[in-house]
Amino acid sequence: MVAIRRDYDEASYLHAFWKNYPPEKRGRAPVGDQFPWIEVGEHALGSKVIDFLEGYQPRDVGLPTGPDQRYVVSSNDILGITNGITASAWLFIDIKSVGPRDDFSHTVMSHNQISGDGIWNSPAEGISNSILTATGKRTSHPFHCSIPPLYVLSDGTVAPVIMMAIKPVYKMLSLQEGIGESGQPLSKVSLITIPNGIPLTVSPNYLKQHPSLLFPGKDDKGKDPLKVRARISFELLSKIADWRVRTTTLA
Amino acid sequence: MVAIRRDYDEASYLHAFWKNYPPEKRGRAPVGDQFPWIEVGEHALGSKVIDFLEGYQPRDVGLPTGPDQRYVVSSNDILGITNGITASAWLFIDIKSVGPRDDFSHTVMSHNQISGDGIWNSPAEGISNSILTATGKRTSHPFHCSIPPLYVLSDGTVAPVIMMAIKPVYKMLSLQEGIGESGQPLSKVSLITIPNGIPLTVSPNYLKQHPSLLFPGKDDKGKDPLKVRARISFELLSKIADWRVRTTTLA
DNA sequence: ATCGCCTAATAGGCGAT
DNA sequence: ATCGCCTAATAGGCGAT
Repeated sequence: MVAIRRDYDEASYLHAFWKNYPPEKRGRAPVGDQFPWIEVGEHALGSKVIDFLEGYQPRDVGLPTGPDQRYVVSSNDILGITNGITASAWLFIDIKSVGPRDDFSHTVMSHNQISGDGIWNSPAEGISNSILTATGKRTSHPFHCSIPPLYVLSDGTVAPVIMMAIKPVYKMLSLQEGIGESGQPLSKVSLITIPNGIPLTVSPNYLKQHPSLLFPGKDDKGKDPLKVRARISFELLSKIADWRVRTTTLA
Repeated sequence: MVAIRRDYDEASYLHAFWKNYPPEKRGRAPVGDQFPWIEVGEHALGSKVIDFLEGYQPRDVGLPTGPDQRYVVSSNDILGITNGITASAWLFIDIKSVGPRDDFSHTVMSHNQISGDGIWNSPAEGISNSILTATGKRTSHPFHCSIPPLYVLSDGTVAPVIMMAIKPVYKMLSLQEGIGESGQPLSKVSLITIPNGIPLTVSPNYLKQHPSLLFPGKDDKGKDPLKVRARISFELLSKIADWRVRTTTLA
């Protein structure tokens, strides 16, 4: 965590090196006091994921779609946890940065970032997933999650998908030279573990128990319904199991 | 290279797992026989970059803009190469995938992927770069490279920028079940080393020696001139030094 | 051969109601 | 409090000339 924070906060320190070419303000009505900080989180946190996978033989196997980070991991631990079914898993991890004005207890997931039930009627058809519903208080919409619950690799490795999100939240401070916090330093990080498609939608079917676990996302209404994102509720994830939402707030 | 190829080609093998949710055809007039393969290269090759940096203490320091992969590396080797000036460098690396119909001896670089001369008149102004020209045979355009030639980190580390591109080229074969190549397997990989902003534009000023080292990019004419990309010529890079373009063709 | 037309996918800030 | 309006940045396939 020390190294993460150091590398994250360095981006603000380096302001003089990018201030004349900053990422442009975007979205509906930017206030103008914020810098898009997506890459800072993806790099300072994202590239450290692999450090935690020592001993798990991480392999970044090719796939044309999916989240930021993905590693096939293998270990005897996994063989134990799965009661001998498989020694591997495919860790799917996305970094989801937000600032203080967008720090709600949810995050937005694309259809390529959630696994489903994985229906496979015939080899020729390939795998598809049942369509889910993002259930809101005022409205609802279909959610076409596109990731299978597990993959079988060419070498026979059976890799169930484990979907995680890492959510750094940054502060917005004034930029000042010299010592101490300034710019957009790291404030806290949440580690979110989202149920795999089978527990999510088949058994125990968490989505049935908690229909608004997925709720309407951030896309505009004109977006292709097949690609519409959904928000996932941290409160409901915690209710399913408290370890699914872990937050570290920095001193 | 064996591991890279294996992880790259696995994407085609896994076709049944993504065929119902493929990345959509895009661009001007897609023929329809190709799958966008960007992520395959970024993962199967990109995540292996760090494996080559063992012993160089790679640090993925935060920055709001820049290329795919970036690592501050440190080693006594570097201290030797730079005649004792610094023991560090900031490796900037982009993966630039193309298929057989777009396999030309150049690649397209954004303004956030080329370093410049780094003018710094006063601390308050920050660093900026002289505007370059992408010189074509029929036309030319300004290129506002945005990366400084070097960074000075908060701990005093002086890190000159080393800009590289890794260019995987895939084949387009029919998708067939079972053994052997199918889908979009890796065909060759080029490793491109682009001069840092100082040699590029100050001394020896390669761009002056070879004005069309940078030539017009792929953006439409309406694009903000500050953000317009440029192509970089592999022929001219080779002329500067043959080690700047290294290609491995797979058997 | 040159160069730029053209669009998918990602992302999250922040307003409208 | 809910939800969706809104836009930057990346990327490279492939046509037009």
